[in-house]
Amino acid sequence: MAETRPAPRRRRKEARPQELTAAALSLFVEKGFAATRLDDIAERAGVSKGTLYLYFDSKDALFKAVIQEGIVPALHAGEVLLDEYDDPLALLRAILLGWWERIGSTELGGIPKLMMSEARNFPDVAVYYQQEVIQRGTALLRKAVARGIERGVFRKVDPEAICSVLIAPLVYRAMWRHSFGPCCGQETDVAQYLHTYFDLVLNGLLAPAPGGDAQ
Amino acid sequence: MAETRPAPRRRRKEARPQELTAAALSLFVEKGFAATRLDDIAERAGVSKGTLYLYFDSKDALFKAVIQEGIVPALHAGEVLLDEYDDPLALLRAILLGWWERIGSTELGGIPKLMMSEARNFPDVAVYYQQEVIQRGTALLRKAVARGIERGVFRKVDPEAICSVLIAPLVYRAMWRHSFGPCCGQETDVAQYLHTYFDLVLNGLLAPAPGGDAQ
DNA sequence: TCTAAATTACTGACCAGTCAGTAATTAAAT
DNA sequence: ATTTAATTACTGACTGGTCAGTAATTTAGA
Repeated sequence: MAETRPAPRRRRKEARPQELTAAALSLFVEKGFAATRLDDIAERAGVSKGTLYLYFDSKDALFKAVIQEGIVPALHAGEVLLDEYDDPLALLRAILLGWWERIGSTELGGIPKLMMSEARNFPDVAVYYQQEVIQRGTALLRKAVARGIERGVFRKVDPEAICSVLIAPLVYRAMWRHSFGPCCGQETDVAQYLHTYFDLVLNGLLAPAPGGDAQ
Repeated sequence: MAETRPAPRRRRKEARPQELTAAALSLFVEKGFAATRLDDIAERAGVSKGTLYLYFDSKDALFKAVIQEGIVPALHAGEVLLDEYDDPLALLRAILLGWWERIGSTELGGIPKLMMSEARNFPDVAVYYQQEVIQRGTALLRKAVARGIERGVFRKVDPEAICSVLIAPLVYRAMWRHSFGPCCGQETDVAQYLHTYFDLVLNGLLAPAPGGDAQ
């Protein structure tokens, strides 16, 4: 009988917090906050439950850490695009596609699902998230849209409302991946979905003609 | 000291199941399945916890009942629209607006949020929901889109993918109402949102010109 | 060594589910 | 009608298991 190795029991003060929040994120997204046990998080991270309490005061504190360190860093990447692109159409495309590639298609894509599920159980985190993530992301999108309208490239639409409408299909798809996706077989092809999405919204947004009104 | 009335203790065998699932739905949507106590559901419905077990075998069974009786009836309403409308544009509008008015804007609008949150904890319910609600709803939308493409009213787009893209902004908004909505102050005006939404997607979907290509 | 990191064993609150009993309703008997 | 018996809807105290959080102990590294 080969006995199971007792435990390596490494000490790695620096890397731990990341490993713990990563493990917590994936389990919170999968099962929800209340249904996730700290023992499971610890096991996935390769430590014992007690170790969790060396780095986080409580399960709630762990939740907050997951949300905070998850998304905020990814926003910088979007904001620099405003200066990188001049053409409003290319800019908008880059922002939306960037969101998908950096967040939606990664593990981070579970955060919107998690945050939506738990917003009313953690009102303070929800407010934080709404201000630091949603409003900031919306502001970014709004600038891109406004620039397009100013230059006559986009039709005149309500900039505030359009932002939600634009991001919704991407968030929706990301949430799907973390809910029905694993249960209900075949997801449609991502590339096809993105293509159809951009085709619809950009076509719906573009002013009818480049110069004045003729084709 | 006027003593508190002990309890009316009404007996209403017929109405109970509805009252219980209604109470359960609103609490499940608010707190999530795991974080909702049966005592709270019972209290909101004006009965004791024991009564719950006269009508449902378990907390899980109650969840399933909430989902099943919640949405399925509302689908019929959509399916009859296929025959009521001939014009594809009006049909599509009626379907999407109908979804908002019958589901999205009502208490039922919490079900997508609930189902997304709990899909991976209830794979069998998720499969049921996916087949009986999502696929059925998608099929309905697809027919409307296909009719529009056939008649040259809509541009040629992938019918499968477009359905998700079309419904996403409505579902997203409904989920918002039940998550961030109560926490984070001002929601933008619904009418304005719907107007902008229809403006974008219908404009994005319409073929460039009625007859051939000229404006 | 000796300190810090991690584990293990433990506690107590909480909650799904149970069940003996009570109140309301109906039916039967006078 | 009015009491009595039988039935049915409902209650709430109780139990057993679970799990967040803690305290005692062990192990790794300087």
